[in-house]
Amino acid sequence: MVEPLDPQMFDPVCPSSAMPIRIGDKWTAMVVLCLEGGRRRFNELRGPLRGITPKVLTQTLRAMERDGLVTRTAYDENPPRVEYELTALGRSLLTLIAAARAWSREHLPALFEARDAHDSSPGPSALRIAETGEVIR
Amino acid sequence: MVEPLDPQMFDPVCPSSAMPIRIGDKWTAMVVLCLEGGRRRFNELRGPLRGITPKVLTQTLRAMERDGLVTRTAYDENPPRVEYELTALGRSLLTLIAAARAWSREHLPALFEARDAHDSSPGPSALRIAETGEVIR
DNA sequence: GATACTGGTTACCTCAAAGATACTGGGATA
DNA sequence: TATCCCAGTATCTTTGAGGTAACCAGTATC
Repeated sequence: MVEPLDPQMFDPVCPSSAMPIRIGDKWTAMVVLCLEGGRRRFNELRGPLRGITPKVLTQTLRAMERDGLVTRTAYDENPPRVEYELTALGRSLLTLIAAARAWSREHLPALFEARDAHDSSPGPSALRIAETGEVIR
Repeated sequence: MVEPLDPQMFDPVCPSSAMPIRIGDKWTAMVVLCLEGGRRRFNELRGPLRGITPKVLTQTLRAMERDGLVTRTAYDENPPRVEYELTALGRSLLTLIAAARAWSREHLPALFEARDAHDSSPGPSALRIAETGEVIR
C-alpha cells in the first residue's frame, strides 16, 4: 500500500491563490499531487485538502473523471469504498505542475515585492482611492 | 517600430477555456503574448483580444502592472498615448505559457476524447462499479 | 456649435464557482 | 435498539469574475 498523505502537504499560509498559474479548477492541481503516489480514497483526500467540502471535492473529482484525468473505482462493500487514481493523462499534468511550481519558487517573491511596492507607493493610486472613498482594510 | 498585431492571432474557436491551465486572469496570458514582440498601445491590444471590453482590459492591465508584469507609460500628448510593455518578470511567464501550449497540443485531444466518451457513455454507474474483491487495473 | 478621437472610469447586472450546513443509505458494531 | 462509518446529496448563501452601457476630459475637426 501507499503511505498516508501528509495533512500538512499544502500550506494554508502559502497563498496559492496569488500564484498566477492555475491547472483546471481551484483544487485540481492539488488533487493531482495527492494522487501522485498512488490511488487514494475519498476521505483520504480530504485531509491534505484542508477546508474542502465533500460537495466541492465530489465536483472536482467528477470533472476530472470526465476529462480522463482520474479513474474512479467503487467497491461494493460496507462501509463503501471508492478509490481514485491518476490516468496517464492525469500524470502528464505533473510536469506542468512542476514547471508552475518552479516558476513560483523563482519568481513569486519578485511578484509580491512588486505588489507591495505598488500598494505602498504614494502615486496616483492613493489619490484615486481617496477620491472614490474606497476603504482598504 | 514593431509590426502590427495580427487580429487573428487568437482563434475564437479554439476553446482555450477548456484548456485546464490558466495564467493569471482570463486574459493575462494573451496579453503577455501580445506584448511579446514589444510595447503596445491600449487600443492596439483590443484587436487580437477580440471580445474584451475596455473595462476588463483596464482591470487586467492594472492587475498586471501591480504584479510587476507590465509597465505602463503614459505620454502627455494629445490625443493621449499610453504604452504597455512586458517587464523581465512578465517575460519569464513566456516559457510557462509555452509549456502550457505544448501540453495542450500534445494532450488536449485526448482530454476532449475522454470527455466525449464520458458524455455519450451508455450506463451511468453500473459499469464503473467493481465486483467485490476483484482487482481493478 | 456638434461631433469624433483616445484611454480610460463608473454604475449596474448576470451567472457560475465556491462554501456552509445538514442529511442520506445500509451494513457493521455495541 | 442505537450508533458509527463512508461517500457522498441537497439546499441555501456568498463571492467574484466578467459583461453592458453610459460617461469623462481635452483637443481637433466638420
